[in-house]
Amino acid sequence: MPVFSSGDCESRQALYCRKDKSLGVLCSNFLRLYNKDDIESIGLDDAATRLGVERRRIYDVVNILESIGVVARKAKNQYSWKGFAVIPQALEELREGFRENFTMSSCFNSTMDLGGCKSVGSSDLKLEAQDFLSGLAKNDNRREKSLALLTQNFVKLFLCSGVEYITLDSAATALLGDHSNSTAMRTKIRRLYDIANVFSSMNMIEKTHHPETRKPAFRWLGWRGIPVNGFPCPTSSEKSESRKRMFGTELTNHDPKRNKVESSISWMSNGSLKYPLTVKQEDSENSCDRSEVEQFMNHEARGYVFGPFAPESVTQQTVLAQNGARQNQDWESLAFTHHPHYHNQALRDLFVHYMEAWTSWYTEVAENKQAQEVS
DNA sequence: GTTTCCCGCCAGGTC
DNA sequence: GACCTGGCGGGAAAC
Repeated sequence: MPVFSSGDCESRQALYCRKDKSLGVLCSNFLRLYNKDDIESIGLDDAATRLGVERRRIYDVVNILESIGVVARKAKNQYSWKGFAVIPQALEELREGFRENFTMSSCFNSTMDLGGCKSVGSSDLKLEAQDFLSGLAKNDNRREKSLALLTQNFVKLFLCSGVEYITLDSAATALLGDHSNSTAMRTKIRRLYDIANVFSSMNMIEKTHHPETRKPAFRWLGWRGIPVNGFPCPTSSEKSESRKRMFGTELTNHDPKRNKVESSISWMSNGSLKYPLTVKQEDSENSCDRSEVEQFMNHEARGYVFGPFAPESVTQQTVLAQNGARQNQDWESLAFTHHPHYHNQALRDLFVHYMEAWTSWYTEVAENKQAQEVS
């Protein structure tokens, strides 16, 4: 017998309710069931029985949780519970993995000349970055198409691109590399919905709408710790908006227009692109109550040392402080002149961000070189 | 009409 | 060969 009863659809008892069956609700129930100190081992059959679902569904949840380290496979049919504490480290590893891959891909080596400064955002850079992205997705074997890997790549898109809003079709395009294959696109989007529902149930992303296109999009919230009652702490906007989704419910077809709820997150606009004020920034919008934060401070993904893909707000501040506004402005105009204009939003956002990261990095290196020459 | 995503088939992998 | 794992896409609920 299932250990958890339905939520939203209780009033419509005895009728089939799709929401009760959603992966997000299942994930919430799964986490409630196993997020305990004395849990060491998770049997898939046991989980399926206790949650009242088919084993097949447990695989989906477990694979996604495994990709961010919450559970780890022990043996056939057996997983070990690692807990939420490992999430920040797992996210950091994903970020680092992206950075290493990108560095190793020789992208910068082949296209950037420190002395002569080949044009930022050149077609070379565009092609190399495209290679990297398609490399994420072009492998055809089973492992490469796994839900776990797709989950990690989806997270990387958020962590490493600096893009705040990602639509699932643009994510699918970026991860698939070939948007002309409509069947593959549809399949990829279905899986991304699965992943998004699980992450939504953990409050790691939220469903909203892209401010410009108004298309349904997801916004990265990051991991904000688990308060005492076992539920991720809500943002201040969530606290003030009781209609918003809570842990244990899902975001299925959540529409701000219909619900008259708009994200209260601040924006930093730069031309056509918008970036978060940084997800890890400790502002009133994105942080938990201090008491809650302190309890989980050790698990928070704070204090990142941003690499070449640091959010714009970080890189720009650094450059401005070090070199003054003028040089930065020059780089921006150069980058704008040369940046590739993609129809695909995710790719466009990524490449624009690469250019800005490169601008920041080059400026820093040039300054160091100048300092060395002086000394 | 579009978006969302449950459901279960079935093929590949493991024991 | 039996069972486990999980990719995949049909098709229906939700909007």
